[in-house]
Amino acid sequence: MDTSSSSMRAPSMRARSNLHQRIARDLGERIAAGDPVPGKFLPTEADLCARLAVSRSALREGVRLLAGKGLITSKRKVGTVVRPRTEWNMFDPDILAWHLAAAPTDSFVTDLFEVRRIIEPWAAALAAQRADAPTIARIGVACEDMVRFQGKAEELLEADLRFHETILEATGNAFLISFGALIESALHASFQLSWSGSAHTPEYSLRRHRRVWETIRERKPQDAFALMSELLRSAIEDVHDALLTRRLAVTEGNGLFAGPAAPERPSAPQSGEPAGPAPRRRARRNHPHPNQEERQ
Amino acid sequence: MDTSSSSMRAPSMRARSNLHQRIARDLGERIAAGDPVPGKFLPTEADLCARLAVSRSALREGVRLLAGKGLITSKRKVGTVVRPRTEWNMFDPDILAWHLAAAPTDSFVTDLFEVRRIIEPWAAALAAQRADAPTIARIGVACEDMVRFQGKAEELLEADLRFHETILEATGNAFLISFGALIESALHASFQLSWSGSAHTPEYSLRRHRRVWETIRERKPQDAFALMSELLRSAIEDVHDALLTRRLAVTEGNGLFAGPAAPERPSAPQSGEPAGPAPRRRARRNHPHPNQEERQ
DNA sequence: GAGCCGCATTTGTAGGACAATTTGGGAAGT
DNA sequence: ACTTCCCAAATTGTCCTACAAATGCGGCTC
Repeated sequence: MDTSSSSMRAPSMRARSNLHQRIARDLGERIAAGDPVPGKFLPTEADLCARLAVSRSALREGVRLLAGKGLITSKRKVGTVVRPRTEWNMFDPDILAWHLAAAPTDSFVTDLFEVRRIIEPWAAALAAQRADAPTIARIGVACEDMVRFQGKAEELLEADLRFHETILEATGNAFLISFGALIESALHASFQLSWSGSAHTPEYSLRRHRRVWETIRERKPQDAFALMSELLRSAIEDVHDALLTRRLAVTEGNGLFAGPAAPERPSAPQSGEPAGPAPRRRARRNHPHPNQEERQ
Repeated sequence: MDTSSSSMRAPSMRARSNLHQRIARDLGERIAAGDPVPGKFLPTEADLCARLAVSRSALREGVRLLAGKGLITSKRKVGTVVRPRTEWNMFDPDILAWHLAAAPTDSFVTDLFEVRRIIEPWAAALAAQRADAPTIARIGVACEDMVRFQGKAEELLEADLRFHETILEATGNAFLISFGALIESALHASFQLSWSGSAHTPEYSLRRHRRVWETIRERKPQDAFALMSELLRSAIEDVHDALLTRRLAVTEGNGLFAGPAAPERPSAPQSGEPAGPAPRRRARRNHPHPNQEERQ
């Protein structure tokens, strides 16, 4: 793993954070990008201390930070190994950010929005049932801020995030609240992807947000569910288009295995289609979870 | 915070783990139980070192472990503060385990199953679309193991968990896979709650599991969705009954504020009820998320 | 009374020493 | 030649000490 290049990047950037936090970010971004691939070992502490030019205390505290997120485990005499990705805490805000720092994979972004589309309609429905007045008001404020900051992308993103996070909060469910990190990651991803793409006009998206808010305010769970589903569907379309564009631009035709692993059947004609995210087209999904456990 | 009693519990139990891991577990269980309530500070490092009789290095590494999970943050001269619960990583396996170690709150268990009921039907549907043959076979093996271990609670629990986790894995979605920890927590909770309760016979539950598997094998997403919903609904009923029993046994009438904060309306009569988790009765939900940020 | 400064406290970093553990190879015995 | 046992080297784990840096607080000055 090449630590020389990025370890001395932007010496004063993020100088506010502690050393062990910077170390954790450095190693975390690397690991998320697959530098020491799961199953492989990090360099020894002595090596890392020398390469990063830090003391062993700071290095070990940074490593502990990553261990707390499930990224790595250390054993005496053996070393520090990167755990399989299935063990990572994919809802951890830092891990999500580190994934985005490296060029986010198609599957990463797709999975992100898939989960959003499962969770958020329900969150909206529950919010419509349970939200108290002040929280509903805050959702409204977020909507207004989105209109207000329509020009400035930075603030618009923040208001958009606040809109969705407040809805999660309104459910009162501690676990749903933890989804905020995932949404933030998704918004950043779609921002850095489809900064241009967006087949839908911003006004269109803003109106959708406002309509979700209105259904919550009016205590109509089913409508909130449906409208949030719609909102996410259009967002996914934008991101999907952006991904297609990027994929065509970067690499051409990864279409091996475009076949019958998962039969297309857009929606098997059975009893009524469950409301919400429809079984979507996804011709890729080539990786059969090879359970990679190789050691170096 | 009283560290003297529990810090020296079971001196040889878990002697396999490292010291900083034991420290993290000790502090983590305490914090999860609300000993230093969010917003309050932990004792100083010097204090903790003295109370736990460990070196500062080991203590700090344990604290870093907790910081990696979002439980606490440290600042120079200020101290180490417990972050608000909304910032905790509620999908972290350790945090979930620590919550269960203390007597799990009603709302904890309820929220747990609420999220399960949102996620898992979709996971089953996606698995029915995407699962490859070996994974489907493993789901079947889990079913058979559940039948085989019907007597022994320990192995039954393990097979049950394996059933649900394999379905998550079959979706191929990295984030859904991270839900395994939550399911494990839920199973342990329902085990330690309704060890007896279960209005439904075990055979009934086993048959439900098997039918979910069959729909996945036969690539029927909608049926998988519906059956998994049913399976969870009955599981929730059991747990809910157990909670009621326990609540009546332990404390009587915490019914202050049983009022109009969230109007009852079991399901506002609108367009067709979305399939899946129905808006449920929940007369409690007393905590209006007071954003407690008090400092000591 | 208000504003500024210094001091004390607390966490952060450095560095060295030794302990514990496990891998792997080498030696010895069969 | 093969197996078994043991020792030694390598690596993380723990302890210790010292100092650095930040920051809240009290006191001092104007």
